[in-house]
Amino acid sequence: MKSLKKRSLESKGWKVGSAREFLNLSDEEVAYVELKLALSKNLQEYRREKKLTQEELARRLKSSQSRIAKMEAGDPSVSLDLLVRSLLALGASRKHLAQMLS
Amino acid sequence: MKSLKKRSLESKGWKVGSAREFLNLSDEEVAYVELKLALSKNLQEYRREKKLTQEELARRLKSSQSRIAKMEAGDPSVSLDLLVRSLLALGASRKHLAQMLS
DNA sequence: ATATGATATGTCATTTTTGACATAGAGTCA
DNA sequence: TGACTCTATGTCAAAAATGACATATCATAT
Repeated sequence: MKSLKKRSLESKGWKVGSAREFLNLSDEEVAYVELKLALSKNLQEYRREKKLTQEELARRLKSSQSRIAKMEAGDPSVSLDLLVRSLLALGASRKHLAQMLS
Repeated sequence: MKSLKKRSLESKGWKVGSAREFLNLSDEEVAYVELKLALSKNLQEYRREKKLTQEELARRLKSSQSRIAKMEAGDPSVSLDLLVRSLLALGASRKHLAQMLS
């Protein structure tokens, strides 16, 4: 694992395999976190494209503005589930999601 | 929404927008569920390709055999997070995940 | 300057997801 | 037959994610 990337993730509050379990699963953990961050980024772009405020999107999802903000900020407390459901609520298709990944 | 598809999802124990909220958000909900089911399917194939038992995969993930079984069965109690982490643990790349979606 | 609208951040009780466990089915082999 | 391996299914306490709320920050317009 690249120390640099790890450092940058930790700075956002993520726990990236802390010191002792520094091998094996770490790569997958990092891939997972990066995947979520990629979706976060796309979520914000998507929402702005649609000219929606966080509050409006929250209402559609029956969620809350603060949760949307945390999602877009890449907060570790938000699940992939919510990210994906948000993107779908914004009209993203599975094809779109696929493009965000690759 | 196609009644047929809805019926088939409900039969697996999924709650697909029950009767009154039969419009609007339903499509996204269905897309979300189908997405999970697609990953479930791929998970089982992937695991078998790798010649791993559910228990072995569970150990890698620090999860349990029963959870893996539920994932592969498309049980509504499992999150996208766990599905994706499982696929990553099996060596799937983001590109692979993308292909599963599109 | 200050009011207004959007976004960020922290906290917390409630809900959902989790791993663990028990146990049941289903297949194979001696 | 029974022993063995793998998978399915149900339950539940513990852990994680959630929406709601308060409040802070940051523009930008008046």
